[in-house]
Amino acid sequence: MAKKYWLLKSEPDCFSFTDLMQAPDRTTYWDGVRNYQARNFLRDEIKVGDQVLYYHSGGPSPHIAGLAQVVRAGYPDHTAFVPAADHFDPKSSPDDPTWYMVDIQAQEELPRPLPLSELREVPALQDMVLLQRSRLSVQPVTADEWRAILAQAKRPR
DNA sequence: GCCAACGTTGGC
DNA sequence: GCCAACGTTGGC
Repeated sequence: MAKKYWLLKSEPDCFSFTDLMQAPDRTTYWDGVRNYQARNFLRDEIKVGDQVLYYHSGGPSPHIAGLAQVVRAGYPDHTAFVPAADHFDPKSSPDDPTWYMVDIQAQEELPRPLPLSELREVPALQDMVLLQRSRLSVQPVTADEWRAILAQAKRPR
C-alpha cells in the first residue's frame, strides 16, 4: 500500500504542533474524534508511515503548522469509555468500540506557517478538501496537494 | 460575536 | 424514511 497523506485539525489552545514537538518522543495519540467519516479514516485507512499535515484551526489566522507521521494505525479510542472525559460516549465500549484513534509523531515545523488565506491562492490546491468549507477534522490530502504545500512553504513571501 | 455549513437527533 | 430542530465547527 502506497503511503498516503492526511490533514489533521487541532485547536492550538487544545494541543498545538509545538505541544506535539515537546511531547515525549514527539508522539501523541489523536483522541476525541467523534465524527463517523473521520472515524472511518482513522479506523480503516490511515496506516503507519502515512504523512500528516498538522493544521491549527481557530484563532486570527488558521494555518498549517507542521509535518507529522503516523506511528500507530487505528485502535480504539479509550477516552470514549471514561465517563469523566470530555469526549465520553456511552455508546462506545471496549467490547464494541465506536471511536478510533491513531498515534502521530512530529517531524518538523514548516519553514513558515501556511495560512488558510494563502492556501486559497494556490491553483494546485483549489480542490483541496480543507478549502471546501469542510468541517472534517481528519481529511485526505492528495500527493499533488502535499507537494504543492511543501513547495509553497519553501517559497518566501 | 456572528453566522453558514453540516452532522445528529428524534417525532411522525 | 423524511425532515425540522438543534448543536457544533470554524472562518471571519
